[in-house]
Amino acid sequence: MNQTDTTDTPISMDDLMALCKRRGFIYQASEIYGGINGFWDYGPLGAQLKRNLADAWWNDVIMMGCSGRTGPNGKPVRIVPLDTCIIQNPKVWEASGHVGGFNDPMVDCRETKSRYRADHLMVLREAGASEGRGYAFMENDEEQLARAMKLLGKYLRKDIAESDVSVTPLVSLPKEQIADLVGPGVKDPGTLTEPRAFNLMFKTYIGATATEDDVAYLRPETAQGIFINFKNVIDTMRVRVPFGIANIGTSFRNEVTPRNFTFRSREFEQMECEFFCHPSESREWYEFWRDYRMDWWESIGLKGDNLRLREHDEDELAHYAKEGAGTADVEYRYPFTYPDFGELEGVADRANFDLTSHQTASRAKMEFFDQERNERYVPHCIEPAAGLSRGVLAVLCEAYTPDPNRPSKVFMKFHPRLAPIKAAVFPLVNKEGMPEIAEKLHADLHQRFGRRGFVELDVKQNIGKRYARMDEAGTPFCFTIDGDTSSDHAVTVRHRDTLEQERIGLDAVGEWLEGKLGG
RNA sequence: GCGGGUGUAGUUCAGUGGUAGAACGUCAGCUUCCCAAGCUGAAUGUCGCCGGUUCGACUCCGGUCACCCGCUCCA
Repeated sequence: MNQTDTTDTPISMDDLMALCKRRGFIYQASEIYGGINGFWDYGPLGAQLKRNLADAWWNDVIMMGCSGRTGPNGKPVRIVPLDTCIIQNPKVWEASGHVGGFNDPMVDCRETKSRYRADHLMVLREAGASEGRGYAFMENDEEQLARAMKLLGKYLRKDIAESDVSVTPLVSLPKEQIADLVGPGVKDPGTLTEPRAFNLMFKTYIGATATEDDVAYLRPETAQGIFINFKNVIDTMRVRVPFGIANIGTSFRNEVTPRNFTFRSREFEQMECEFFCHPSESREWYEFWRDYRMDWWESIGLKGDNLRLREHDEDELAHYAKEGAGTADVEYRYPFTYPDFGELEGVADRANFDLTSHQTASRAKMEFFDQERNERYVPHCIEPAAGLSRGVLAVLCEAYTPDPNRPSKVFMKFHPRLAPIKAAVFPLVNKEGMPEIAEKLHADLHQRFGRRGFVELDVKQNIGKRYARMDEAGTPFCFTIDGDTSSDHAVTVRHRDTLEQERIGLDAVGEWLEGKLGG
């Protein structure tokens, strides 16, 4: 059992955020101007950490085809990369359903301060009544319905049965009737606002004139860029179904309430893949991706009780997920969701919803002619959509390990592959030839590993302080040159997680580190 | 968007109607042969921002921004 498994209280987000600031992982965006809600900047170590995570995904998923796994068809998995624009023709978002879906009208209650999705509110009235007093309740909420029945009976001064009432959607009522409604949990009418749209897509204007004709949207997901290029990729890359197209990119959502550090930001990065397959094979590919993605997150360090795979219930399937098809979330138990879990990645069987929508809207053929089957069809699609920003956050949360027995009181237990600082080189004392050996070793290691992360050289202050700094930065290994090095040509390796030390040859350090870093 | 809370050096926090401190960290020097030790010295804040009251505000009032908690939302 490792330390994570025995954790029964979450770490403090305040402490984690303080460390992120202190050590240069994440800063509040526009901090010197008072900040800006929902945006975060990555500092030097955070930027490298994020890049390492993105590289791990890019290399494993795309270049190595699911880490070299064999697909359910017994063959290697083929994935090609793509990089598409943040701004696309607005018709893309109409076809994808985002313009509609992102404009959900909401109703606020002035009394209870609650907010409801207008299309989820139902109105209970006396049968046959088309106006006057009504009682609003959330659909499928038995408790609210029972209360509404009781209040309506009281208002009408009679016992009522189900046959005495009618239920109509709130959105079907004329606006002026909203004032006659009694909201959930309220006694008197008039507390509900008219339905108002909250657009979650950032709007902008193309060209300098900025009229409504020039409206465009910042993408709320990278997936649509893949779907609209499906035909291009098919026509130019000699790919055959089954295959996947994947990309990493920034997306924007004008969240009502950005919260929980970087978890719900207005600007964030995604790592998405759309994997196309024959409709008859979608189930097995779904299961393949679901399991692979879970394993992948474990492989980069999110092990133990804080990570889980959760299949969705039927009633929470998204609009694009086909009946009975799979949708699963890889979830992480963030400190702010504890003891619950929050989304890290969604794996969904989207059937042919997206390609068909774009085919209908654009009239471009989204079909694939399958030589082997001698069949023409619109492929089904399995979508593993991961949050890069959320991945970084989960990695930070998982790495944060309090340890009262060490000087820093806390260390960041990054997987060596993700650690922004790969190694540090210290002369035990800053004299007697040690600094010179340290400089040489540092130069060698930097030459060899500098593309993967920082290699630090630190000669100042006592060795304890230097180790402590590296603990907070999450450096997995420190190499220390001491008085014996010049004669025995060996250095001491200090392991971050165990504090253990071992002696290895000066010339063997590069190979040794290569074997530890992974990736 | 609503309600509550918070906002002082990099971090964690004191503080008083008369223009600011501690600890730790950071930096420099000495010391130091393995875990923030010791000694000496240094830098750092228009006390979130704007406005008002006042002879004078970090301290009172208003607004605003940001963060935290709850509600809502998260396709």
